[in-house]
Amino acid sequence: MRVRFAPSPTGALHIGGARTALYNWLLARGSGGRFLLRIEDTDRERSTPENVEQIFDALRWLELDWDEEPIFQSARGERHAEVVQALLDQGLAYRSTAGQDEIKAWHEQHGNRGFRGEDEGEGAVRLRVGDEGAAVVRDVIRGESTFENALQDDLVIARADGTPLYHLAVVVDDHDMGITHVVRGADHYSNTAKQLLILAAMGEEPPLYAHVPLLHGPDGKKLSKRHGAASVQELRERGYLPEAVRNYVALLGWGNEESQEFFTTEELEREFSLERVSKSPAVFDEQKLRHINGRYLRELELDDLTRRLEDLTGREGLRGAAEISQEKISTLADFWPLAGFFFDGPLDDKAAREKILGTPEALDRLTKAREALAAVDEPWTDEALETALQRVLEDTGAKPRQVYQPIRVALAGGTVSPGIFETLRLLGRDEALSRIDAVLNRMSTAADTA
RNA sequence: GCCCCCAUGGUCUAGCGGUUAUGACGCCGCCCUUUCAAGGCGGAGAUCGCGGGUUCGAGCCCCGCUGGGGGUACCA
Repeated sequence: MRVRFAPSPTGALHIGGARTALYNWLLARGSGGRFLLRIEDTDRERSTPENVEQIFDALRWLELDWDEEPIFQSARGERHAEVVQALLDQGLAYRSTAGQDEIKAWHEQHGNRGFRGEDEGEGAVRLRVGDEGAAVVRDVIRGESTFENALQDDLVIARADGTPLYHLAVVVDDHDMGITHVVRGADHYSNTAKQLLILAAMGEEPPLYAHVPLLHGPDGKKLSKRHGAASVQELRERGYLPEAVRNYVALLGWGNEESQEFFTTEELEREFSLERVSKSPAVFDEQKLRHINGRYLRELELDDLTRRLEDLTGREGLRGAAEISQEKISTLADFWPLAGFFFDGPLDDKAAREKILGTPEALDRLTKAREALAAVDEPWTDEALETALQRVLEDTGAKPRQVYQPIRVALAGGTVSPGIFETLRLLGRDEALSRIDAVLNRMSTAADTA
């Protein structure tokens, strides 16, 4: 089995594209076949080295490795020209200057019958489509459908300047690469009939097709940039893990009988089958991705998590904070808002200060807590801290949150943080006490002036 | 306009002629609890898009309709 992923070089790897890439990759791995990559660049404008590199990069991030060097169409102009010339020579194609206006005029006269042009010896190259017969698309996912030739316009396969159009190019490239299974987005479904026509003219047999349904946004429309994270690059920036993205994306439009939701790559390779891919479009649900991501994130080894957090934030020395934040975050991006105060100082959350520290009672408890903490002899451990604060609770008769929240706001600046004992410990005695003192000062002068 | 496809709770999904219609996300409640999460338990939420058939029996089969999507370029 030989499969390929052939994105157009737009720079961003769309989530839908990532899914078809994954399906192709799983197919190849599961069958011991080959996964090939090809950039479909019949549109020269978009095919910049930067765009191409970005796609490769996204694929690498997902750990979808491919065989061989990718083939660039632009380097293969002769091959396409050769096929076009052969078709011309055999009278299966002709040159015509007819454009959209002529086609429109034709349909006004001939109704639905496909456009049939004259050989003018110049202009774009059109394939002759007979009025007899039909192209039957056989699709592993969606079954069989028939497209009447009579309704099909003679299709353009090369521009007047001789450069190939997409339909010609894919067909030739797939054939030359020996592709056996073409797995791609359903937006190519209707066009498959055209490609079948080209293949037939070339006298070649079609590969097996599988068109995977498109991904939609919450509004039911095709998923695009305006739906938020629509590309794997964006997902990466938002702190999602590649393995979680893979798991989620595999599940979008595919499920097994057990309704299993977490898969290792090995399980996916073994169990994935095109036959079970859903026929209907799925809606990308970032909340579910978050959930899956959280599960993967919590299972990460601490060193691994730390490395990934450091890569994303560009900071170092995150291990301690990572350790106490791991169970509270769902994405890597959740880390900094939760634990950034360790490194950048307390947040300036006025509302939190007023709500938690706005009363004399709260300041009093914080003062007592400060004293208890100052009395903690080394070692400054979670246990020692808990014991000390436990005593404050007993002495004041206050509820835990009435004592812990003021401390939290003093240390973090806001109302959320990792566990309070862990936070105190990680900050260290001096830093913790000085942050508490700073808040105490600030609040009392505020009270004096008020 | 024409061609093709699709249709199970808000979302993803199981189902393959006989089920109290599966599981998950999300939502709500309770438990746990030092905040927020995580975790545990429970709950609400689907006349299986609608209407006709076929059948003793239809989410599953057939027809029509509606809705949605895709295609219809000298775009990919």
